[in-house]
Amino acid sequence: MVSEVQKRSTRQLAAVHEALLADHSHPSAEEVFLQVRQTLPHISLGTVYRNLQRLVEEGKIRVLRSGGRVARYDPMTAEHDHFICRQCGRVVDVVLESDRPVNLAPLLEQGFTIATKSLSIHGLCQQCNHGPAGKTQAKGTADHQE
Amino acid sequence: MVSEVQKRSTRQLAAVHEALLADHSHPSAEEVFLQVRQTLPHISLGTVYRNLQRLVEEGKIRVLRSGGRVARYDPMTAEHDHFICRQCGRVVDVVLESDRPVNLAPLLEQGFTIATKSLSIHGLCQQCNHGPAGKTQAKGTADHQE
DNA sequence: CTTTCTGCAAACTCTTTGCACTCGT
DNA sequence: ACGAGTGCAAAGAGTTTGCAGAAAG
Repeated sequence: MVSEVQKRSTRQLAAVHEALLADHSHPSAEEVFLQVRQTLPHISLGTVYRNLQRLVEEGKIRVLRSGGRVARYDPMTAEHDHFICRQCGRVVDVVLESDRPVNLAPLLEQGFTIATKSLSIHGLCQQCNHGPAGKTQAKGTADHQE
Repeated sequence: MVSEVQKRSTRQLAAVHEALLADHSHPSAEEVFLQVRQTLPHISLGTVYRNLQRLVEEGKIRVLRSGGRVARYDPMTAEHDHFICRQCGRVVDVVLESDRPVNLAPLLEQGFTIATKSLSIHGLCQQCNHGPAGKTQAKGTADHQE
């Protein structure tokens, strides 16, 4: 039997998790880092990445890559949808009609295993839409993929 | 008035576009590069990236980032869904319910503009599911659906 | 001819990793 | 004390970009 690796709780892990639970703006690793550094000034970006990865593995948070070049982290574990702005990269939680009758049977019959499903809506957010003159940028992380 | 930038047709652009139209396995830039190099041996990866970017801007292909770290390119412009394997990163086109009763009105009322929407199903594909012993990698081996 | 596009390589951005040290358990 | 976790910095992976020369219009 393969020996189980014991997982330890550290201040850093807790801080990363808490920072995410308190921020539903889908922050990037860098943004989480900047936030956590306010309580743990010596934490390193590498540790933030390691802990984000661990939380994802443990199913406590989710990763979003559809937004642009950077990975964004989502504290919600329940299935929900996202609106992703093409211009500023902002990701907004969206509540659409409750579960649609999506027919997953064909996939299952073909031998696929389904873990999660999520609908992504791409377009322009309110800010980027209303101000075509001035280019609105979400947070510091503005990754637009025109 | 801002002077319009004239776009030129080049052999490289055509080759990149054709390679994508002929390959529905959602290849990465590198995979497109390897394919195109068979007809244009001197094409560079940078040029492939530039042309993929241009085709995306022109709405002729789509970019997929949900899969993992690499961007994958999709020749289909019509809306369709994707199954993304958590283990090997393979992306498979999926035909789900033809018409989806998603209520987008609330978003529109809030000032969002919707460009496209797509449902992503995450899980394990047939290969990764059936062979837990040997680790299946989808990478260059594009033995896919259709 | 003029201006865009290409090839090449170097630069960039985001993420991962090796190592010595720290700190949970 | 043992060894997983950390900080730091350097390495990786993927993508972008500056520049001189090639080529489309």
